[in-house]
Amino acid sequence: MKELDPLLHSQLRLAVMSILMNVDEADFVYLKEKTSSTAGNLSVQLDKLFAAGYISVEKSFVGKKTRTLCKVTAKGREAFEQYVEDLKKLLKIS
Amino acid sequence: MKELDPLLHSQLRLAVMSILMNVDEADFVYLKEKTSSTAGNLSVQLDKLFAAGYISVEKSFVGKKTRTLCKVTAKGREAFEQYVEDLKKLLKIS
DNA sequence: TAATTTGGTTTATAAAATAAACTGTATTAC
DNA sequence: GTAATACAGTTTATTTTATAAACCAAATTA
Repeated sequence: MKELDPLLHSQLRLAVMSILMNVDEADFVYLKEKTSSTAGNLSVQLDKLFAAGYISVEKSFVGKKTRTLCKVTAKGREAFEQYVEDLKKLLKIS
Repeated sequence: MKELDPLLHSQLRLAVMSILMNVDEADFVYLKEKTSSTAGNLSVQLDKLFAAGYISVEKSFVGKKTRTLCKVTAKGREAFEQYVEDLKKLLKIS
């Protein structure tokens, strides 16, 4: 049986990736609202996605406020698509 | 964002449920082989699925050997289908 | 009859997810 | 002007989960 990518098989990380797959760029605040997660949890999970090379994270200032912008990378996109494939197979949705 | 049923959002439990959805009855040994899990892990996860009322577990003797037969219950079937729906929405598979 | 296999369960450990507490800057209220 | 609140996060601690390791009883094989 095919292993599901453990990095993606997490509620919050999967939700984040799903958003980024469709939106192509989103900031911390937006992701937090959309996923209704806590800031702490989101911060940790974004770090993990970043460490895996699945997303890019860019911190900038908008006026005087910090802004954390996330984008899915090519590697992340590929991993997500593979995950969906694996899941379909597992669930026999195909 | 819809919460994914945490009882099903686990690699091994999901695999077990997926098998039971298609096979309708399977014993411990079969599930162990199909999922390539360890006996300990499988035992624990089957307990959880049973405790949730998602599967029925029947222990019997075949000759002199014990046999643990699992079936998905109506509740389990429903939960699984709901989970797949939720996942599709989350992944925007449609 | 001693060692191994089968079919598991129980307990211990490792890894995750989540929450709580904290930081620094900015804004608002008095 | 300064005390209090809010914003945008990060870090650390706690809880929950998953997994692995150790164990058990009965049966089989050497």
